[in-house]
Amino acid sequence: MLQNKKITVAMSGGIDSAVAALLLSDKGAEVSGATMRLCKRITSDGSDAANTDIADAKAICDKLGITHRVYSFEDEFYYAVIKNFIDTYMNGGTPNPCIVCNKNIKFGLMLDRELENGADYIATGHYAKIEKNESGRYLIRKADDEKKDQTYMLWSLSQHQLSHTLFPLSAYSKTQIRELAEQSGFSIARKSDSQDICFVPDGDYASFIEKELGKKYPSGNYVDKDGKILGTHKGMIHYTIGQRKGLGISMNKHIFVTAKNPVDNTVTLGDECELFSNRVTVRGINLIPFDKLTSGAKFEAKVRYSQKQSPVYVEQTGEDELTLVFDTPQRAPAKGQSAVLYDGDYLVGGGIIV
RNA sequence: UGGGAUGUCGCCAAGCGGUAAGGCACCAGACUUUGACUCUGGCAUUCGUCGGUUCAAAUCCGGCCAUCCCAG
Repeated sequence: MLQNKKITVAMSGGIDSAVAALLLSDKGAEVSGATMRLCKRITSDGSDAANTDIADAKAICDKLGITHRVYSFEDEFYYAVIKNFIDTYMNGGTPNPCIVCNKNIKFGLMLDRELENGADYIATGHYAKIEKNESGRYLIRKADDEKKDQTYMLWSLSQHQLSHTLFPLSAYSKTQIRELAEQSGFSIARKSDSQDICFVPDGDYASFIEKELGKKYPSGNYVDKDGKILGTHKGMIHYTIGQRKGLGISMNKHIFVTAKNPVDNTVTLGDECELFSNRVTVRGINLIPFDKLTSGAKFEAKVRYSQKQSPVYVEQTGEDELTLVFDTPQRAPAKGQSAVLYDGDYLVGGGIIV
C-alpha cells in the first residue's frame, strides 16, 4: 500500500529514525530523509551536536541511496518551544518541551512543509502505532515494545497529522532496531539513546534559562506548610513538584518539594505523603478517538512519562478542560506536565496539567 | 567570675575499653526523547585539643580550648 507513495523520514541522526528509513526504503516507496535544525547544541568539547547529527543523518541517507535535506527551523523552534519552556518555568510550572515540539514543529511545521512539497507521509522513529478504525478515525496505539513506548509524547497529534504520519518501528523492539542498524553497517549503531533536553546538552536547564533571560533568577525561601522558613533556595526555576535531590538542605529525613509559589517566590517542602492527589485538571486538550467526551468515562491515565497507567474517571468540564479523578492518588502531578489518557493500549488523548 | 552540660563527616546522630552504625546533604553511574521520581555505587585511618592509664581508648583520667544553660 505504500507503493509509489512519497514518504519523508524525519531523521534526527539517531538510530531509530535511521532504521525507520531503512525499513521504508525496502517497501517500494519513494523515500527521502529530512533533518530539522532547531537550535545550537554546543557540547563540552565545543562542537555543535546539531552539525554532527545532521552529518550522521546525511551519511545514512547516502548509504541508503536516498536524498536528504535540512530544514532550518531555529526561529520557529525558539518561539514555539524554548519560549514556552521558559515561560512555563517562570510561572511556576514544569514544561515538557518534547510534547510542544512534536505538536508544533515535527508534526506541525515540518509535516506542512513536506505536504506542500508533494509528500504523502512523514515517518518518524517513534515507538508507537497508528491504526484506522471503522469510522475512519486514526488511533494511536502502544508499540509492541512496551518498554520503549513513546505514545505519551504523542497525545496532542490531530487527525490531520496522524493521517499523514507513519511509525515504521511499531512492531520492533529496541534490541531488534539496534541489530538492524548493526547489520546494515550504520556507523551510528552504537549511539546512545537521546536524553536530556535537546536544547540544553549539558542538562543544566536553569543556567540556560538564566542565560536566555540575561539575568539570574532570584533566590528565595524554602518554607514548610505552615510558612516557617527552612532555608534558602537557588531560584524557583530549579525545582519541580516532587523533587527530592538538589535541595541543598538537610533534614533528618527525605524531604520533597510540595509546592512552588511564584507570587512570593517561595518553595514549599514537606513529606512525600503530601504529594499525592487524586484530582487533576488539564487544559489544552486533544482527544483522539473522538472530538469530545460527551459523558464521564472510565479510562487509565498517567501524569508523567515513566509511570504505569492508573484507573481514572474523566469528565469534560469545559470546552477545553478535562477533570481527572483517579481511583488511587497520584504522586506529584506537576503543573505544565501532561496527563495522558489510555484505553488499554490505545491513546485516548491528554492535556496540560493546570 | 562561680555552678552545670556538651564537643564524633557540611547537618543530625549511634557508639559507653577491642580497633568509627545510620539518616540528610553532596558526588558518580544506571534509568529516561521533558523536568522529576527511582535504583546502584562513593563519601570520617578518625572522634575539640594536649597529655596520661592500658596489649588496646571516640570510649577511663587530667589540663587547655569552644559552645550552651543557670547564677551574679
